[in-house]
Amino acid sequence: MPQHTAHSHTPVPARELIAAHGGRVTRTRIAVIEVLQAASHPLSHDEVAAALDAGGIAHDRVTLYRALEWLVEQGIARRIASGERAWHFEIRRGDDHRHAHFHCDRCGQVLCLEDIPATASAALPAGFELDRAELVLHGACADCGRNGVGAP
Amino acid sequence: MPQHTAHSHTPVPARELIAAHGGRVTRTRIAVIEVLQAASHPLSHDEVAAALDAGGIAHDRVTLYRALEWLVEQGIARRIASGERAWHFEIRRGDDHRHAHFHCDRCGQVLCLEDIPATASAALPAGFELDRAELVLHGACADCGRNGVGAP
DNA sequence: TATTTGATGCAACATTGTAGCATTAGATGA
DNA sequence: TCATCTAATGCTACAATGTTGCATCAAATA
Repeated sequence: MPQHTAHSHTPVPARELIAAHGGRVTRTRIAVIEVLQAASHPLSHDEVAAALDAGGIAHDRVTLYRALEWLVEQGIARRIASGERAWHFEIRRGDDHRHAHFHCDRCGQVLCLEDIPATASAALPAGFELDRAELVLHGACADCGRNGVGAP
Repeated sequence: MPQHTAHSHTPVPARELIAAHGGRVTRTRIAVIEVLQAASHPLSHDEVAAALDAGGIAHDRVTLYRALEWLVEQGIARRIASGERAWHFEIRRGDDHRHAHFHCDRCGQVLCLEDIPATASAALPAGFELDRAELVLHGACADCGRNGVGAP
């Protein structure tokens, strides 16, 4: 299995995830979680919105931002700075660990690189406190590649 | 010397750098390069603008964006996604290599971690082309630290 | 010094995300 | 089931960061 596809194990039901964190189980939250769980890669706000539209789930732009923010606060999802301006969001799974991401500079997609850990190879200077490391590789994805869309 | 301070060797004169890349030697470009060369850490557009103001150098917001963009295109500067919304810019030096950066989640500053290379620890899946790796560590800088400003 | 064209400066616009606040609807207990 | 409480929602506005178009200016060159 290619390392950038979705995990195959059964996801935790959205309603349970939400309730376990003491949040109200609402239409938008359920749908957002399900969209992220079904996604094979981290999605931008816009991509989530499109998925909700496709699923016929009405939603407000601001509410969606707030739902995503809440998921991140609760540790249910994680926010990734792709290098473009918009955040991308991925659901955290049981066997989760911090991994690198790949940003395709041609099509803009963000993919997970489960096999590549996001860690620093050396210690920080004295006085610094490390919270987390974010590693983003840039280039062209397999779909865009040399022969692909938008190649120069 | 702490690893996040500016390099001490004499910088290439701005006019030469610009001319060497076939660009026109203009007030804004010279000033921007000098500001970046003098900076001890990557600066945001806003920080560059403030430095120009402080130096009494008139400048337009858009022109500054374009000057920075040109420097990056020419390989004179490098653009860093700090994890916040605004880009940060650092000048490339002779002995330059891709290093990690540190983003202080309290004060928002971006610092260079010259000793920590930005590289992937494993190969990409087949078909992927790597252009560059960006490694950003997040946490609290020495100034903010446990005892510092805004500590919880 | 005149000419050419890259760079600038301005206005308008685009994208992405936030704040305030009245209203709605989950959760809870009677 | 119904009433109640308040977390979420859904508006409208606004903020931050960047981009586009285009007329004008000035750096390089002859």
